[in-house]
Amino acid sequence: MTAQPFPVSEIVAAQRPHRKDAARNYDALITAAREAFAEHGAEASLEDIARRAGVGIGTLYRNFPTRRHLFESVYAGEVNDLCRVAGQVADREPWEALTSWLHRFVDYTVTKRAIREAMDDESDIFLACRESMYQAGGPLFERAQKAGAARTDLNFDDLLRMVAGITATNFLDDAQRDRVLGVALDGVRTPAV
Amino acid sequence: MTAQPFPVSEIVAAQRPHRKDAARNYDALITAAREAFAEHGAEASLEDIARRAGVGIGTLYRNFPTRRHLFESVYAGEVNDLCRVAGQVADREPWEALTSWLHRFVDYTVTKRAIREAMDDESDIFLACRESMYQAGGPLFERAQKAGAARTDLNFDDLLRMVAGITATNFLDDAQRDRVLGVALDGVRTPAV
DNA sequence: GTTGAAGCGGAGGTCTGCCTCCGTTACAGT
DNA sequence: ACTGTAACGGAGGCAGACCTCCGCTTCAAC
Repeated sequence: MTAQPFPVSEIVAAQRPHRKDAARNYDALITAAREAFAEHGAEASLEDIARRAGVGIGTLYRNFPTRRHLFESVYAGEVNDLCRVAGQVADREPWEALTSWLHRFVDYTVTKRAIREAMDDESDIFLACRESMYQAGGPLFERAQKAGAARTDLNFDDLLRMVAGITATNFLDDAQRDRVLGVALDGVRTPAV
Repeated sequence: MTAQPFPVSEIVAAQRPHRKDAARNYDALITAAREAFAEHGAEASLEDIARRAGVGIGTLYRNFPTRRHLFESVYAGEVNDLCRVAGQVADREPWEALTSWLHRFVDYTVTKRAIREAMDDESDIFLACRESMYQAGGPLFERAQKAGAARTDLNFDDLLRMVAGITATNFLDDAQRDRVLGVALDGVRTPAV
C-alpha cells in the first residue's frame, strides 16, 4: 500500500464506517450502486439499489443522505482507481502511456452514462475528482506534447471531454469503440510534417 | 419545394393531422417536446410538455400514444432537416462538404442528450432515420474517401457514432465543442504520407 | 345554418420512487 | 457477560408522473 497523493483518495477513505456490519453494508451499497448506475444511469432507483445490496432503504439513506452523495462516492472510487493506473503506465513511451491510460478510462468506467453530467458538476467531490484526474493524466499528456507526439493546440480538458464523450456513447461492440477512440486519438497526434 | 427521397420524410409528413385546430396543437406539441427533450433528455415529463404546448394531456396522448411515438416524431423531424442540408453542401470540396455537414449535425441537433439511445433503437422509425442519414451523409463520406481525403479503415457508422458522442457531450462552450470535433475529424483525415 | 364526427381537456385512479421515523437488533468497550 | 450506543430496516405518508375516460367544444362538409 503506497501513499495516495490524489485529493480524491482521502475522500474515498474517509467515508467508510468503522463498525463491522456498517462497513459491510457500505461496501454492498457501493457495489450495487455501481451496477445500477451502469444499467440505468444516474437516475437509477435508490430503493432498487438498497434491494440489490440486501439492506433496508433506511441504511442507504444513513450512509448517503442524497442521491448525489451516493453517486459521488461511486464515481470517486472509480476516479481513484484510474489515478493509480496512471502511475503504472508512466514508464512506457510517452504516446503509448497516454493512450493506454485513456483506453483504460473508457473500458473501466462503469458509470459511463453519467460521466457527462459529472464533468460539469461544481460540488467539492467532483472538483476533487477532476483535480485528481488532472494530476494523474495531465503529466502523461504534457510528456507526449514535449516529446512531439501530441499536438499543442488543445488542452487536457479538451482531451478529457472528447474521451468522455466517446466513453458515454453506445457502440455496436467493444471493437468499434476501440476503433473510434483510436481514430479520435490519431487526431490528437502531431501531424507528420 | 423539391421531392424528398429520404424514407423519413414520408413518415414526417404523414403524422400531421388535417383539421386546423388539431394541426396547430400537433405543431405546438412538437415544439414543446423539442424544448423539453433538449432540457431534460428523453425522460422529460409528458404532462410538462402538454403544459408548455398549452394543450391538455389527453391531446398529447391522442397524437402520440406513447412517449416513444412523441420522441420519434421530434427526432425524425430533425433527421429530415439534416438530410436536406446534406444536399445543400454537395457542391463543395469533398472534405469540406463532409465536415460542414457534421458540424451542422452537432450544432443543430437539439435532442442531443437522447441521441445515444436513438442510435441503438430498432423500431421502424429509428431504422428509417438511420437509413436516411446513411443515404444523405454516406455519399459525402465516400466521396471524401475516393478523393483521398478520408481514411478508408473506418465506416460511416463509426464516424456517425463518434460525432454523436461528441454531440451528446457537455462542453464549456461552443468553441470547445468545435475545437474537439475538429481534432477528432483530423483523425478521420488521411494521414499525410 | 345544420349536424355529425373529430378533437379537446382535465379529473382521477394507479403506480412508483423519495424520504422520515422509530421500534428492534447487533456491535464493541469494559 | 453487560450495556450503552450506533446501526438496522421497512412501514407509511408524500409527490409526481402515467394514462384512461367521457362530457364538452369546434370544425368542416353539405
